[in-house]
Amino acid sequence: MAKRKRDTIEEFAVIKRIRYDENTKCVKLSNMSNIVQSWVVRGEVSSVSSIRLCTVGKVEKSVFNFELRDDTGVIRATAYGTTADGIHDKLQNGMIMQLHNFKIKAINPAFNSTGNEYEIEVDERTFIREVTDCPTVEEKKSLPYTEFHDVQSSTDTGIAINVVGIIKRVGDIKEFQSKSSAKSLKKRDVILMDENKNTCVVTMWNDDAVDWKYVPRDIITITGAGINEFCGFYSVKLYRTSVIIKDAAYAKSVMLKGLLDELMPQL
DNA sequence: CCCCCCCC
Repeated sequence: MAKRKRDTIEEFAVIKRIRYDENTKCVKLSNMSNIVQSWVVRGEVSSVSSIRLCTVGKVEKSVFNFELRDDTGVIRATAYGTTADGIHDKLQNGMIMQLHNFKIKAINPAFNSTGNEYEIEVDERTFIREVTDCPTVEEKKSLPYTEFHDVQSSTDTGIAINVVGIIKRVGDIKEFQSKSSAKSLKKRDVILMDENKNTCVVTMWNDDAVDWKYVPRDIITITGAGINEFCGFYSVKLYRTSVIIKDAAYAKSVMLKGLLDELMPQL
């Protein structure tokens, strides 16, 4: 089949070069939040958030985030409204998706932990389709991970991070009253271990705590997590937008899986 | 266009 120009697949790293590229179809370099691309990207779905409601003006609409990875990196995408409702249940980790006609905008590091400078906005004009006959991702650039010893010495708790580790221990649910809102809160602490046997506490709240389904020796990657500080002790916490991925396709998760018996012998 | 807060 003859390859049309518009079917050229752009690597995610290319998106970074938009602001320097005189020949792209980008029209507004000064307003990165509203560039309509005629480009096409393709990537493997690596993280899908749950769907949630947001209020824009007086209208309530669905929104969720997902991430795609290709050989060159990772990009986060956000889908809204009926588009979000239409595609959310179809997206599964491992699927290769191709996107046409998306917008890009500069990321906010408080919400975006992919390491990319830009992210994708999916709107009603965006085409998304699964591609089945294509090469698998050869990871040259992964997610940026925050090492557990760096969690302990964090200086900026307002940045979204990614962590990966082996579950060492799963705590029980603890329930108490919120002082500020008189709400009943539930939390669950889980201890993760890395390849150096450093550990880190990860705190799950409410539904994430109640619906917890992972067990010791599972390898989980958490995208878009936060850092919590209490009396000089730092831990990882989950946000509503954070995603837990068991046995992620990323190299570090695969590496930990290979070291599992050595790091945490089966009883 | 949306999320980041909940406790010791």
